[in-house]
Amino acid sequence: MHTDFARRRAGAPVAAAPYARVKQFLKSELERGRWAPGELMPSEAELVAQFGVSRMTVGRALRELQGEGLLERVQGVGTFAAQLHRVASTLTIRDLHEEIVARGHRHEAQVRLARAEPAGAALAAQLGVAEGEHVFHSLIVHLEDGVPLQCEDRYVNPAWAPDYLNVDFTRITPTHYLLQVAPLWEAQYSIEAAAPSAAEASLLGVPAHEPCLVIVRRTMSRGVPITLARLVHPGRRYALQGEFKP
Amino acid sequence: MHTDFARRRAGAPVAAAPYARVKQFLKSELERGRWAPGELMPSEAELVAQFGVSRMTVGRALRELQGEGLLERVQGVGTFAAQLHRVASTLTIRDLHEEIVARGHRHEAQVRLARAEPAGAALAAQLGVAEGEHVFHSLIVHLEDGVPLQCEDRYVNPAWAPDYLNVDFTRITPTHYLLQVAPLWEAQYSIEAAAPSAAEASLLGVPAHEPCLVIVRRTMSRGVPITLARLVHPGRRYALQGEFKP
DNA sequence: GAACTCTACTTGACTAGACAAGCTTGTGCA
DNA sequence: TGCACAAGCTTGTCTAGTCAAGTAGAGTTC
Repeated sequence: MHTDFARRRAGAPVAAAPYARVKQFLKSELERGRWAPGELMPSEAELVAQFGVSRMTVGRALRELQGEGLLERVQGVGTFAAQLHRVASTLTIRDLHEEIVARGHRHEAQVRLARAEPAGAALAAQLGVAEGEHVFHSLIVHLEDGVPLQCEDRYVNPAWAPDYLNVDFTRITPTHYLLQVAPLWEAQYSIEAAAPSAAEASLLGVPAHEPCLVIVRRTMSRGVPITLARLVHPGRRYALQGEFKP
Repeated sequence: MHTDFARRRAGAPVAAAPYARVKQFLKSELERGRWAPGELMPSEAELVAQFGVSRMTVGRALRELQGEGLLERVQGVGTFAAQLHRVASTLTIRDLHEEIVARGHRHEAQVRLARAEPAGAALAAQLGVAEGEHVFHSLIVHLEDGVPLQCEDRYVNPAWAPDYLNVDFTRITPTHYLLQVAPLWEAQYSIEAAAPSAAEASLLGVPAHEPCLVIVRRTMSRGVPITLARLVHPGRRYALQGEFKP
């Protein structure tokens, strides 16, 4: 009754939950530089007294801030302001189709290759199959409003996606299909700048010396390799963007 | 008394905390595909009954999994397996000096420029200063074991780092110094492949058409722009690597 | 002085119960 | 038929207390 009124009085902003208030307080004080990196911060007991909330509530605020990398906690010792040297952001890898559609553009895929091939030694090792065993290989050029945006060269472990070659990749992207077959549970990626191969340059319709953003991604599910992809984007047409927000 | 024995019997692994057990159970069942993306998962009450723990404990497990993006919760409705289309990884931007030293190599910095300059219109807008006002400009080439690895072209808002030009950048990287002055609280970045400018190519000692990985980063603290940096890396010598781990 | 123990303080984790708030559904009334 | 309302589910959050486990420092013993 009372809280209702206090929280939702007309025009007044909804009061934040107590744990959020504690969290916000610590966040803004950290921002103000009240505690230097590595310095001891208030203990849970002190915050309990200061805010008049229970220890669980303070604990939740601290735990979440720890998860965000803003502070470090040591059992038996205390809570310390974090060294902010390695702040991390989330790099989201989205399905290219979604990305293009989200921009309000038209996505089109040209399937240049979709077949089974015997795997060489290096590829076999990466995909966890025996050398010479057949794996699926697809080569697809993705276009945004008719302009080539990505050349997707992909090898797939047939044990995990036996129907891979029957999928119509002009309608469903391999990424989307593979996520349906096996949830994406682990991936390693490498992002670098490189010149495209002659074939890639031709497929993308760019000069041979055009700098390209190359993403090599190996995806595994339950520890088993699913697919190995090389995604080549013309540097002029594609950029990875994002932001940090601690 | 009892838990001690059960948990730390010689050789036996330490039993996980109850919230961690619930979390692990849900994680592995999600992995097995027990719930398709978007499908309704067990309610808190069901998990409470199944594991014989309190609702707070189950709630913590679910909340953390939600934070990891593995499931979605809707008040009044239930818990759902997440659409895994946009799995995210953490892209850590580390201090280049740390990165090089961690590889066991030698870091060296050549300061090519460090001065105050009047800001043009575009730059002034990005740094939040008036057009024509002086801003600090540094141009540093970073070498790993004597080989140029990064060309760092940086503009700094003098209001936030008045001593910037007095820092010895052969000893402390600008990133490191600026983190000391103002904790990194927000940053926007763009990663793309491009050819270096003629000056950059010469500084890096690479051919003019060498593909380079270019990171443009704008850092802000408390909503105020601190610095704008353009980091150019020869594609052959530098790659961003990372991994996803839901 | 060195080694030990005891105490006080810290974080880590959990429980049982409570109230709030949001959604769905079914019931009964007009 | 259409609508209002209440019941019954869900998640969101909080409290007050408990026990466990790790650390640091003071004091004690040898």
